Amino acid sequence: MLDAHTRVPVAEYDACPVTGIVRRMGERWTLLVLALLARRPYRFNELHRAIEGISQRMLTRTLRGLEGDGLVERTVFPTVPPSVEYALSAEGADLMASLAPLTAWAVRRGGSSASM
Amino acid sequence: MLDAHTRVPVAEYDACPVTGIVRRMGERWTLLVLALLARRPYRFNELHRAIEGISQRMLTRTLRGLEGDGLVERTVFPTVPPSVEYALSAEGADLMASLAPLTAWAVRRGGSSASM
DNA sequence: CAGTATCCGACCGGATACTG
DNA sequence: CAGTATCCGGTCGGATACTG
Repeated sequence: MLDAHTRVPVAEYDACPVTGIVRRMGERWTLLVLALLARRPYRFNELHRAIEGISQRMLTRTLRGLEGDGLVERTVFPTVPPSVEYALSAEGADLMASLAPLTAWAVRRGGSSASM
Repeated sequence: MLDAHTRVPVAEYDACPVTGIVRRMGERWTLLVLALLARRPYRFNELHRAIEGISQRMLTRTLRGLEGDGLVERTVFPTVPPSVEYALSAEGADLMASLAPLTAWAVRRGGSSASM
């Protein structure tokens, strides 16, 4: 913890797990993807249709990032054509739950929330 | 709120207050600055010294952004040389409080937190 | 002390085209 | 259907120099 006169080393700050998750959530589409997956699993193109304005590239990158963090699980069904399902992991669900006070704070001060 | 088959318009998502605050927090130094100011008010160069690796430019930009959001208050004492104090606003303090569950979640999964 | 001004590289994110 | 590959502009953020 920080005492009143700590000098914070950059490396330590960057390694902080809070910093990591907050910077991930700050990426362009992450929060919206998580908000959708919090309701039910989605297929890739289903997400693509649900999120107006996202490119295939960014949807892929966002999902891969979340998968790498263990927040989203990717399941491939080897059908023809292939079908891939994305769902929140248990950790992802916990994360979304722990976000509730923050969203409440934001809604309280900023008006109604369109997407969560 | 999102029903099971909503198509989310970009403009609405970008206008979402949750999105806004999360993207602000995701900026490079924001969280660390807030964590320091949560303990006590700081002068400009005091913050500069406390945060290893931040440039004057980025410290200024970060503080101006937080000030614009109403999360930090800037007080100028017209001494010679000038002295400027930065402190969390009431809203900023509330925000930090509402972040507690998220930091707890992050620490639980990611190990100890170095800066909060 | 508390900033601005300027320059610059890196990377974030969009557009488009292509594929197993 | 579920992606890659490629290109490209804009912004984020660092370095350095200067100032009331």
